[in-house]
Amino acid sequence: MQEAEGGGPAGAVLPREFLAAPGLEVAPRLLGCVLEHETGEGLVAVALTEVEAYEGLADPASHAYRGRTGRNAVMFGEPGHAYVYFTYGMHFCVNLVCRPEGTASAVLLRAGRVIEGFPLAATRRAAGRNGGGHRAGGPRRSSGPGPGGPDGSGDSGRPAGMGAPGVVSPAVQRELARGPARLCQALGIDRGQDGADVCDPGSPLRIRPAPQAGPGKPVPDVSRGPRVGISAAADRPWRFWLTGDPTVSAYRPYARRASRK
DNA sequence: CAGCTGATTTCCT
DNA sequence: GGAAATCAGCTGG
Repeated sequence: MQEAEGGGPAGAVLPREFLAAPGLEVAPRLLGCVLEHETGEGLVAVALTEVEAYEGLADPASHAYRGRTGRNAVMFGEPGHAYVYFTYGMHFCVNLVCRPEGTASAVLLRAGRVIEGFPLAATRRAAGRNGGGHRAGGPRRSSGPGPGGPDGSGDSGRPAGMGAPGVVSPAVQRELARGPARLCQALGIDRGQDGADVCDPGSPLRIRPAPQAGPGKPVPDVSRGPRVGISAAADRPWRFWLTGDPTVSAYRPYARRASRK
């Protein structure tokens, strides 16, 4: 019963029951699903290729391990909402809240492949590098060639992959949402989307079923391994990705940073 | 090509 | 006061 749509309506979103399971079960099933964000600038859609499960109160690596705080409050609420957090003073990452409600189980969206809105996604990624705020001046090498040497060639100062409007090279397409902060940047996700209901078809931020999923369709090949960049519970293989997909981020084990003075 | 460091803010102890 | 679910650029091999 209910609405038995015959075809594949573009407006269909995942039912809330899809996320009404522990993050560990939901995570692999989210691979291939499409996260869309529609803003005044336009629409960008990303097919998920890499995710990680975080088991809230039962997981030392979760932001919710020590209980509810102002930042992680959304994770303790209803499944199907986005938990967006700000980290490292400049980056956003997005999770989808799962079940059981109150345990703060969630899935971190780590990477995806942009399937719609390439120019907008590329523009946002390029803007995040320079125009966002104060310029991040890297350490300069004192022995470099003098700065006053224009090459004189006609093709200087070209942003990578942006040779022509609306055209994005395959190499850049691969990098657009390869990593949790890059994915948020490409989609234009920030604090304003914290708590957004991704199971509401009318929400600007929503999650759609995998386009190729369905009865009789092949199940994607999924790999699993340890999560990236965490120090606690680093041995739990709770990261899932589409085997062989080029947009999956490189595995990077936790590396302690020298403390600053 | 691998490894390291700067940037910068929020949160927790 | 220090660590953090990161990224990009530079250095040295």
